[in-house]
Amino acid sequence: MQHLANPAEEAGGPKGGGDGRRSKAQVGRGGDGGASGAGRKSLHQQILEDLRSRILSGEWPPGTQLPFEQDIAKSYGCSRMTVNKAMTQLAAAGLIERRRKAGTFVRRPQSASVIVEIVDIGREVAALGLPYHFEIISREIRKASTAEAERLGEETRVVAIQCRHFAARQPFCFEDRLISLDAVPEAETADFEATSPGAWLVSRVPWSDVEYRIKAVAADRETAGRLLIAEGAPCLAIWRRTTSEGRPITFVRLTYPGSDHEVSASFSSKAG
Amino acid sequence: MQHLANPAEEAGGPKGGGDGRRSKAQVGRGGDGGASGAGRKSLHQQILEDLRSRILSGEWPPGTQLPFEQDIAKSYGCSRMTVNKAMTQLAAAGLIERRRKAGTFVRRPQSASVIVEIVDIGREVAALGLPYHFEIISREIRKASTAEAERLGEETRVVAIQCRHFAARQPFCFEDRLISLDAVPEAETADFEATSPGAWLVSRVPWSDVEYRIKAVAADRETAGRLLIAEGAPCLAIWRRTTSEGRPITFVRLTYPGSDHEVSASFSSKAG
DNA sequence: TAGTGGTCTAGACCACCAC
DNA sequence: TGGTGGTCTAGACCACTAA
Repeated sequence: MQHLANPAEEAGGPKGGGDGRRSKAQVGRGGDGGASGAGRKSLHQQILEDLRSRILSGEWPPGTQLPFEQDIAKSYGCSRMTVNKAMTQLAAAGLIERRRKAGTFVRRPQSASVIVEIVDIGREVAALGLPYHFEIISREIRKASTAEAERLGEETRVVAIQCRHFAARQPFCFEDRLISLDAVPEAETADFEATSPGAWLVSRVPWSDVEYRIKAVAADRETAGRLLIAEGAPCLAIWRRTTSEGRPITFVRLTYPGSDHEVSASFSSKAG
Repeated sequence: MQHLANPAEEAGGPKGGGDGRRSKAQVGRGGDGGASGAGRKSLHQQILEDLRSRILSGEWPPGTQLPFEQDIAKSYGCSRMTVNKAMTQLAAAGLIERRRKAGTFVRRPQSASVIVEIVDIGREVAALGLPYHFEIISREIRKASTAEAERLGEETRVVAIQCRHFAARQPFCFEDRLISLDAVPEAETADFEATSPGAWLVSRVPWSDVEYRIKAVAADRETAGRLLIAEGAPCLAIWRRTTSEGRPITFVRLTYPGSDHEVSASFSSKAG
């Protein structure tokens, strides 16, 4: 009946703690009870961050079973309600999935919104019912230039990749990407011929923050040639910068030809 | 000392309830305790939806003070913790603001993300440090055509407005908008010469869900004339559909000239 | 059927902040 | 300084579901 199939074990003990049992004297302290300034965090928030960090860092990859509420509560020396508050938030954020009786598991990366879904261009093309393939045009490993470092948000060695995505023999998208070797050292040797850089990254760094910049541009000579469109034709240019826990992961420029491509997104102020 | 400056009063009693006191016998029932099928909601979720509905509907406009946790708890016949759970979620979603001692207040509409901020083009232009003005090109009240009803998501009478936004005498954006008179009857007589339709709507319907579609298009002859650009020049076309509590409010097409305009957005899977 | 998460309570102490 | 929200507890019952 062993739970915690994968890691867990020393799930989430208090930062310095041994067995983690908090003395009753500390109970019911309210705020932070002493330490002023930096370390002001409620316990449920601390627990939330601990758990989230393990998920985001990849220490607990998708599918990992988390410890049970009771066990985490024990390891923090707090009540189950406090743990529940943290885990409920993680579930609401979509990081974990909770099933009665079964337990709590790290979820697979989900599209936070429609716009995020186009991370994987292959799936995007497949959704259109068209055959998909891609080709690597160039691949270099080098130190990021000043401009590149600015776009990426970090001075580091990078893998610079250019590739084209096709939908039924027609160029669908031109991709110009930088991957930080500081954050993802495995990218140096990854086989991007087999798996497109975007799809590879998604499987490597499942959780991340994303910033988009979207604009309409006229195709210059080079772009026109790459996408087999007329020079000056309108293109949708998407710049996307991805970070995980504040660390830059990748910066990519996607250029979609003509009026064919469309980005959709939805936002809401829902609180449910 | 009276709180509840505005409405509240009969804050949030149970749906059918009189004074709302729940008998002790119902306490600790867990799930839904009986009614199967449709009415399965936890109490804190019910409270959340009740409060949210009052905010979204405009019954409690921005600035309104909500009843205190204790009072709401009393009116629902539940404990303060249960109310706190609902209000904490509303606060996390940005609908309300909570201050110790002061109480809880409905917040002003905030940009859920950067992309939402361009709802008010005037502010967008002002952010660029340029003088802003706009002109109404046409305004009609009519029944939505089939195509329009589809875009809006509802068959209803609408106000159809076309206008241009300027940044320092230069056309900045062409706007083609439909407003549902079913959802916003006041739009029939509103003075859109004084306040642009977008800004007027934001003040009228502060909270809403938004869907975007963004694409690059070549300017047709008409658009080129409106924006004073060359025919065939690339434009960023943004279609935006706004709903509030599921009801269509407005549908707008914004066309921005050339490569000048840029949409930015950010997403994250954060759980904090 | 047993075990897990979902929910709720009736109190409690505390920090913060308006008054 | 008093009142409000923020947090936490030590239970409890229930629903759901995997075993």
